[in-house]
Amino acid sequence: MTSRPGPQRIRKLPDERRAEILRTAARIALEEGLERITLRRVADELGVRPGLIGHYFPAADNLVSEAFADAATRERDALLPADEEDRPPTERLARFLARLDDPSSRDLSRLWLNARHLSRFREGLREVVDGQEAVTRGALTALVEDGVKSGEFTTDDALGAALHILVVVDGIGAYANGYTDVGHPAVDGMATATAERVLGLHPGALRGTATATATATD
Amino acid sequence: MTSRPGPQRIRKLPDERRAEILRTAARIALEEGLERITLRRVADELGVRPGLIGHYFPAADNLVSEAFADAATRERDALLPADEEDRPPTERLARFLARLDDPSSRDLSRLWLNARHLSRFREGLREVVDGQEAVTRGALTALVEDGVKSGEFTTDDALGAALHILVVVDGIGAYANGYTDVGHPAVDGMATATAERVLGLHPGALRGTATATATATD
DNA sequence: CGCGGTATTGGTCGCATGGCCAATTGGTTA
DNA sequence: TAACCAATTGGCCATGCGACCAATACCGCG
Repeated sequence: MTSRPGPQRIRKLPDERRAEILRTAARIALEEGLERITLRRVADELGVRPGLIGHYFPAADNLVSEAFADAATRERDALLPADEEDRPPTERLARFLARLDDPSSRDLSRLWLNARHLSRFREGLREVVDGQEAVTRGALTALVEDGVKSGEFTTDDALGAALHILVVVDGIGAYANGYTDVGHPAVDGMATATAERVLGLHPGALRGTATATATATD
Repeated sequence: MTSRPGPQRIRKLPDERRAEILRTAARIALEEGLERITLRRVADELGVRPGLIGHYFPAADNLVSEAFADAATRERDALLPADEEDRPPTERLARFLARLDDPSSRDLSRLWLNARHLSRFREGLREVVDGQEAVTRGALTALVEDGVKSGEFTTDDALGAALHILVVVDGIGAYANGYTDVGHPAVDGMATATAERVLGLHPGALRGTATATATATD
């Protein structure tokens, strides 16, 4: 029981501590919402005093903004992994849409809904949200362009096609806090169907590929 | 100056006072957000004491929920006026989409974004949001069915078509708090283009009609 | 090993919120 | 005109928030 009292305070390198705080805040944002990121809450999770969080983030708003950026970046990387970049665009896009359809991505939809609303009141967050939107848009546009180059996709407006897909994805995500699914089959596969249409693919081209390849590679 | 002191307190009929409170809260919600609805804030606007608001709404959450319902209902009635019900469905739908495109409907998009996010934390609000969604969905579905009956629209799934349009509308609305428009022409007319497509109309069918008829009738 | 810098603590302050309650007063009714 | 009762007031409380700051103690460096 009385092994060694040990230090009452655990002193960490600033960079390490800051990253730790950010990671914790990002997790809270994803699981419970950006409003739940408070100095006291983050401090409790890390077993430190609230003042310490304030020391690393003198303006609490910045903690919220950076936490969102962190969470959004990680989640996007999971949706469009860099280690898939040698795969055919059709497969990458199919996986992207399949992962979005997965119930586990509900948290991500909630987070975006959260951030987009909260950015109404917090200027700093609004800039971050806009930036993250731009990155996602750019990544999807690049994916579309790859597909056009390889002849898999057909469109003369890669950005327009990407925007179209994203509007549908965000539109479906708007219901992420609702009770259940809308229940109508039209909504379930709408993002995939939209992608197939605006990219000149035959219906189902992004559906079979997704599941089949995913199962095969795992 | 010393006309008549008059009563210090203005005593109103409960129904009247309650409606007045609700109307004020709804306006605040639309202009500044649901979070700005506080007992003190509403009381200030009406020139009464905060306790009075608490008297009519013992649980402040209910004030927020009912204010949203009020605002959403009024706005929907403005988008799909009852006094247009004798007009051809194509025209009604064209006007609906045109009004949504109008910058003044940005507040409405913001409100829905607001409510959908906030409903994550407030059970009561979530039910109201779901209900309002159902009403809108029903109204648009009925409009689509009218068009199918009259032969103007072509679809074998009126609800599916309505849902499709609403997903796009909500998707575009997700950016209502962003800095400016996305700037890409694809996004601007996306809702109208989607409606034309899922209802078997020729491109532009909902565009020309909207402006032309609107100008002609005014 | 001891020293110094700074990461960390512990506490306080001001502000805003919702909820609650006894006292008051306005308008209606007898 | 007088009495009644409910609409309205005024004030208080507990809670949770961010910001701030002097004191402390950990840990790396000399």
